Amino acid sequence: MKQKSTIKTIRPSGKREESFFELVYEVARQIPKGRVTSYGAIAACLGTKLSARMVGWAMNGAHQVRPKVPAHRVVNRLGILSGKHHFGPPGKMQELLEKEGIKVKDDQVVDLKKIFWDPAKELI
DNA sequence: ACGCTGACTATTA
DNA sequence: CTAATAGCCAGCG
Repeated sequence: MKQKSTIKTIRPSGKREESFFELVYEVARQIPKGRVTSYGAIAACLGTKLSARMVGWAMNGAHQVRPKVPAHRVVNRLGILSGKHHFGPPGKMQELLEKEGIKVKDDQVVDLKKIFWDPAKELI
C-alpha cells in the first residue's frame, strides 16, 4: 500500500462541497471535551451505520479540514486508538486524550462506557 | 465504468 | 484476545 493522500476533492477551494465527509466532520466537532465516540456511532447517526469505514476514511481528510476536527476523540467500538498511526507522531493521540481527562491504557480508552458519547442520542 | 483500497463492525472458528 | 470472512460505500487510477 503505497497510496498517498489522494484526498483533495473534499475541499474545493471557495466552494462548500457537501459530502459524506462534511457530515462526519460536523458530528465529530460536536463531541464534548473529555468524551469519545466510535466510527459506527457516527455512521449510525448519519444513517449509514453499515459503513463505519467511510467515517474512518473521512477522518483521513479531517487533518486538512478547517476548523480542526477532534479526530482523536473518535475511536473504534472497543475504544482502541485505531487511528493513532494516522495522527502523525504515534502517541500524540493518546497524549491529547489524556490531556482532556481521558485515561488511555495500552492504546485503549479506559471507562469507555462512561465517557462514550453517542451522537444519535446526545446530538439531535 | 471497473477494480482496488480503507482510521470499521459483526459473526464464526 | 487472534484469524478469517463478509458487508458496506466513496474516491482514485
